[in-house]
Amino acid sequence: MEVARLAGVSPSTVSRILNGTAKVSDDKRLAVLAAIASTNFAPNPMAQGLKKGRSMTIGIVVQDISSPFFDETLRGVDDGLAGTGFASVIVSGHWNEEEETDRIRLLLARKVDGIILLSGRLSDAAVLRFSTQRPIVSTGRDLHTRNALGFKLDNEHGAMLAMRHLIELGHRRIAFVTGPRHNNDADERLAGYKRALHEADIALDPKLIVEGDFHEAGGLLAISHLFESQQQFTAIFAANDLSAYGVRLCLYRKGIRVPDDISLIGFDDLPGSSYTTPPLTTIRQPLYDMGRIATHALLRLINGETADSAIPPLELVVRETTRRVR
Amino acid sequence: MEVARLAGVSPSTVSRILNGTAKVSDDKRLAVLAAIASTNFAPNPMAQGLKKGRSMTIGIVVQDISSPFFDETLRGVDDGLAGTGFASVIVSGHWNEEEETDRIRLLLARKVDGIILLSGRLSDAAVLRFSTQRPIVSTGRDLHTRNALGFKLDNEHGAMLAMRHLIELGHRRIAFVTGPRHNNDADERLAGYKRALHEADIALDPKLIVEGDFHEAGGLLAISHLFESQQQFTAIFAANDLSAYGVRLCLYRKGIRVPDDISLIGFDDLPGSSYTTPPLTTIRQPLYDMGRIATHALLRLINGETADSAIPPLELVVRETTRRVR
DNA sequence: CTGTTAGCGCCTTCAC
DNA sequence: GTGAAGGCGCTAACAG
Repeated sequence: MEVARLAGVSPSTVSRILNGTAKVSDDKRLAVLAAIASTNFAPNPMAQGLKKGRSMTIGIVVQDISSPFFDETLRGVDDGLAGTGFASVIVSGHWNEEEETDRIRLLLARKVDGIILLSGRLSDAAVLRFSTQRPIVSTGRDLHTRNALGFKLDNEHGAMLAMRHLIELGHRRIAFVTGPRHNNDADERLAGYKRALHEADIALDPKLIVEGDFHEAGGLLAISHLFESQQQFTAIFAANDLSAYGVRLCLYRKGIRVPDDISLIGFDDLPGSSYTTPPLTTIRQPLYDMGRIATHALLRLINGETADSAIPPLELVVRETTRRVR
Repeated sequence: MEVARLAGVSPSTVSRILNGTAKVSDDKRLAVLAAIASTNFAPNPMAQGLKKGRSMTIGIVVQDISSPFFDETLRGVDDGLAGTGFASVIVSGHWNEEEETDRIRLLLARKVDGIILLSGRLSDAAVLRFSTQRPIVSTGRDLHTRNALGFKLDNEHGAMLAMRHLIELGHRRIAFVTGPRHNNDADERLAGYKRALHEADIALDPKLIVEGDFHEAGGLLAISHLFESQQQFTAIFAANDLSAYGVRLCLYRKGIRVPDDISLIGFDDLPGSSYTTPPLTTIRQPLYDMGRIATHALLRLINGETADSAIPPLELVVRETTRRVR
C-alpha cells in the first residue's frame, strides 16, 4: 500500500486501523491517518469483498422502475440504507416470472449480501429456494424462515374498508375494476369487495365487475365497457389508484361529475392521489414505511439476527371523490 | 477452481473458455462446459473486477428516487443497460450540492466504471473534476470533453413553444409559476416566458410571475397568492407538470373551470399528464430517450470511444387544458 | 493449444 | 503492538 509506505508502517497496520481490528500505538495511528488524508485513500471494495465474502451491496427487485408504487417504497429502502455502508442494485422483473428469476440469479451471481423483493410473480417456493443462498425479504407474501421474511398487508381487509365507506354513504350498486389476472393483491381485493357486499346483504352483480390491469388505460377501458353494457351504478371501486385515474378520465369524458354523480375510490394512496381533480379517496398503503422496515429486517438477517414482519396497517383516506348517494 | 478440477484442466483454460480469450480444443471445451453446468458455476465478479480494474457497474445519481421525472429517465437507463452486463447503483442527491458530491465520492470509492448524473446542483467544474477519475455523462449541462458529456435541452425554446401556443390562442395575461430559485432549468424556462412575451409585443407584468418549487404544493400556493393579489389573467404556464397539478387543484377548489375559464400548460409531459382531469397540455421532454441515449454514450466513453450528445428536441403536446380565449 | 506463474488490494493468521 | 506471509477468485503474460 501506498499509504503504508508513506506512513512508514506495514499494510497490516493500516488495515488494522481502518477496521479497528486490533490496538495500534497512537503515533502510528496518527501517521497513518495523516497519510490517508493526504492521499485521500479509500479501500477497494472489490478487494475487501473478495477477501471477506461480503459485497456490502444488496439487490432490490422491483417490477417497474417508473411506477410511483414501487418508487415510494424504494425511497424507504434508500433511507433505510443510508449510513449503513450498503449500496443497492435495483433491477426490474417487469411482472414476468421468468425475467424475475433471471434478475435474481444475476443479483446472486453478483454476490449481493441480501435481496429485497418487491411484489412480483415468483412462487413462495422459488423465493425460499433462493433464500438458501442469500437472505431475502419480500413484500406481499407470508414468509417466516431464518433466511426469508415476508411483509404482507391484508388486502382483503383494505378492500372491505373501502367498501364499507361506500356502503355507509348509501351506495348499493358499486362497480369494481379488477387488477390483472393471477395477481395476488388484485385477487384479495376482489375477495374483499365480495365479502363486504355479502356482509351488507347486497347481492353481488357479476356484471358490475370489470377487468382492469392496474394501469390508467385499463381503468378507462373497463369503465367504458361498463357504460356500453348499460349498467346502473352509483360508485366505483378501482383496485388501485392508477386504475382510478383512468376511471376518472373516462368519467370526465362522459361529462359525469365526481363525486356528485358517481363516487370513486382507489387503493394505494400514491403520492399523486392528493392532487387529482378532485383529490382521490383511497386506501393507504404504507409504501415508504414498508421500504424502510423491510430494509432494516434484511440488514438484521444479513447479520444473522432475527427480524419480525410487523408493518403499519392499511387505512382509509377520505378525500373528495366519494359522497353520500342522493 | 472447482470447475477446472472437475473437468481435468487448468483454471486458465476455464477462464479462456469463459472469456473467449483464446482457442481451446473442443473436447476440453465440452468437458469444461459440462462441469460448469453441473456446478452451476458463475465467475465471481469481485475477483474479476479486482483483476481487470472494471466493476461492470455504473453509478446513477438522481435527485429524488420517487419523482416521476427521474423515474422515467431511469427506465431509459435500465433499458439501455439491458444485456450489456453492467449493473447500476442508484443514489440520490436530494437536490443538495453537498449530498450530491458525497454520493459521487461514494460511487467512485465503489469503483463504478462510469457515472450518469441526472440534473442536480453541482457546478460544471466539479463534474469535470470528477470526470478525471471516471467518465461522466450528465443531463442538463453542456459538456464535451473526452471523459464528460452533457445532454442539454433548450429549455428557453421549450418555454417559448408553450407561450406561443397560448398567445396564438389569444391569451395576453399569462401567469407564470416558476421553479425553485437557482435552478438552471427553471431559470431558462422563465427566460423563455419573457422572451416569448417580448416577441409578441406583450408587456411583461412582474406581478404575474409567482414562485413555485417544482412540486404540487408550490404550484397550488403560488396560484392562491396570485388570486389573493387580485390579478387578472386568462392562462397559466407552470414551469413543470408537477406544479401544474398543484395549480389545477387550486383552480378546482375555486370552482374555476379548465380550460373554459383559464388555460393551463405545464412542462415535462410526465407519464401521468395524459390522465389528469382534463389531460394536460404541456411541453414534452424526451425523458426515456435521454436515459437510453445517455447510457449508450457512457458505455462508449467507458470503452474509450467518442460519443455525441444529440437528443430529441422538446415539443409541444396539445391536450385539453388550453383553449382559445373568449 | 494449454499449464504455470504472478499479482490485482485487502485482511487474517502466525510469529516475533 | 506489529511485520511477514498467504490466499480470497480470477486473468494475463510467459513458457512450452
